[in-house]
Amino acid sequence: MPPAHNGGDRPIAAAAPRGRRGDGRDPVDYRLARARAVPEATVARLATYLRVLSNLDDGSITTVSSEELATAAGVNSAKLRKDLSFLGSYGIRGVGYDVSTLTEEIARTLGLTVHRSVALIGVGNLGQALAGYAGFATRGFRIAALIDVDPARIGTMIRGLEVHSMADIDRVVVEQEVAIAVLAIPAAAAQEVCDRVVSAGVTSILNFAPVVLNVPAHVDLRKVDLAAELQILSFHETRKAAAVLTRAVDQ
Amino acid sequence: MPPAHNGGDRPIAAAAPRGRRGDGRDPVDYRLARARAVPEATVARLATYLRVLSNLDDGSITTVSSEELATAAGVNSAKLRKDLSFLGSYGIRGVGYDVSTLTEEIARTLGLTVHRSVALIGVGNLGQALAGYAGFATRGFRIAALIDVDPARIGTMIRGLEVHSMADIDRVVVEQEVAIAVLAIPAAAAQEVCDRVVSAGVTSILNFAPVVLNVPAHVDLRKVDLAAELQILSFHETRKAAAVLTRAVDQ
DNA sequence: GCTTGTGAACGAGTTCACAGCG
DNA sequence: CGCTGTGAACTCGTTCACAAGC
Repeated sequence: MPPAHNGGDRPIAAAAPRGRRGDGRDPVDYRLARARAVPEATVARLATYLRVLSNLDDGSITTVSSEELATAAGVNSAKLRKDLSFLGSYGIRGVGYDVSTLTEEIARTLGLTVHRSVALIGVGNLGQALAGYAGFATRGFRIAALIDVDPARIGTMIRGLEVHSMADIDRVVVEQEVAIAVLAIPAAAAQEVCDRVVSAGVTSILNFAPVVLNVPAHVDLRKVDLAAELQILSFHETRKAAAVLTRAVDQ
Repeated sequence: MPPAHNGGDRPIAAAAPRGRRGDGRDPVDYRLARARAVPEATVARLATYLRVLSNLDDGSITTVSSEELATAAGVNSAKLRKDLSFLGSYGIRGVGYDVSTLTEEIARTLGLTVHRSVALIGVGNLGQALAGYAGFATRGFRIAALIDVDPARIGTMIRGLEVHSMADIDRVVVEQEVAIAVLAIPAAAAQEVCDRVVSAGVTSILNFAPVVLNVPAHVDLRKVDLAAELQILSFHETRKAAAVLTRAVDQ
């Protein structure tokens, strides 16, 4: 991996298990420390498990087996059990998992028990759609600020939030305690805006611009490349079409 | 993996290398068959390489080394070379890769040399943003049809396209030769719509609804879960905060 | 020389299958 | 007896390091 770049598949080193300390104070949340290092692949699935659990929670079901939860999440049960085992031992043998306990533990692991404010940079088509996306609020995130560079947009209100100038980013990050920024801006502007956002103190970025961003090592970066998703599907379409031709020729 | 479900991490079995055939005809594109099975992880990166190459192509550069291309794509050069080696041997030792040849080979591998029409299902906030996303067109895809279930939207024009009813899906898929559908609809409706789209003949789906979809084995499914992306970043935020606390306590 | 292409070593992630326990 | 939790086997993906070849 090149220096100063975190790709989507960055190596992890999760909440380090602490050794014994001599003093009696306990300023660190031990429930975090107790968890073993959680593999990156597991973290990604925890979000799905949490969503499935919250659907279950509405009903009268108080307990789920790994088999039930795995089926609902679209994975196999061994994988689900291994995933959950990284959080600790919250299942009951012969019974299953308590829905509310498990929900709580996953939410804690994902850091959703604390306040998470998000700054949305870029309020074009995609940005406005993201600003109105209800799924963020229901799953633990508050869009705390909208920012754009277009003078025509600055000062306008979108979904109850005023659009600020990029010059306000430092103040916004501090005042709203923003740790996560979502970039919904053109590719050409993305690296510059990214640098600015990082210097304002943001330490996690979700990038929708189709460009490779370089960030310092302490900043986590994830990307959503919409066209790439279609291209991957296109690859498999080609493969399926070739398989049909191959079969036709073989017989 | 549960039956009849393809997750995002589906096992691959790419364009099967063909054995010798006795007849002289050659109805199958051998350039597809020539490529070895391409790992899923490689396919995902090919889209990035293609994008980076197309930026390079504008200039006067006709050749790139694996080191240059890898840096621009945010991967290391060994990985890039191994990725490209799955397509065949298109590099020149001591020199590098010819930009236009490589662009062509990657595009062919991803199936972008043929016409790819996409149906967009759901023209709410996100759907409209996707309908207007220029990146689809510039990277090989044409949004050929818009569909929604809301009677208020059906018949309206969005970006030059009329919004059709779900009842038109069968006709649209055939007439426009749609193989890929993008679902930008509420979670509650997603499985039903998905089933309908599959029965109309769509064989690849990109799902934006935060729900696990079940599809037949011949259908490829990818998902974009926006809230999950933020939750993954939130996990790492928690880890970083814990690391700071841990260090503070240790010293 | 310099850069590709790749076997081999390594590491991450998944699945198996069963011990451990309620 | 049923279901969790997990070592062990296995598969997939990455990195190393160097032979091959322009």
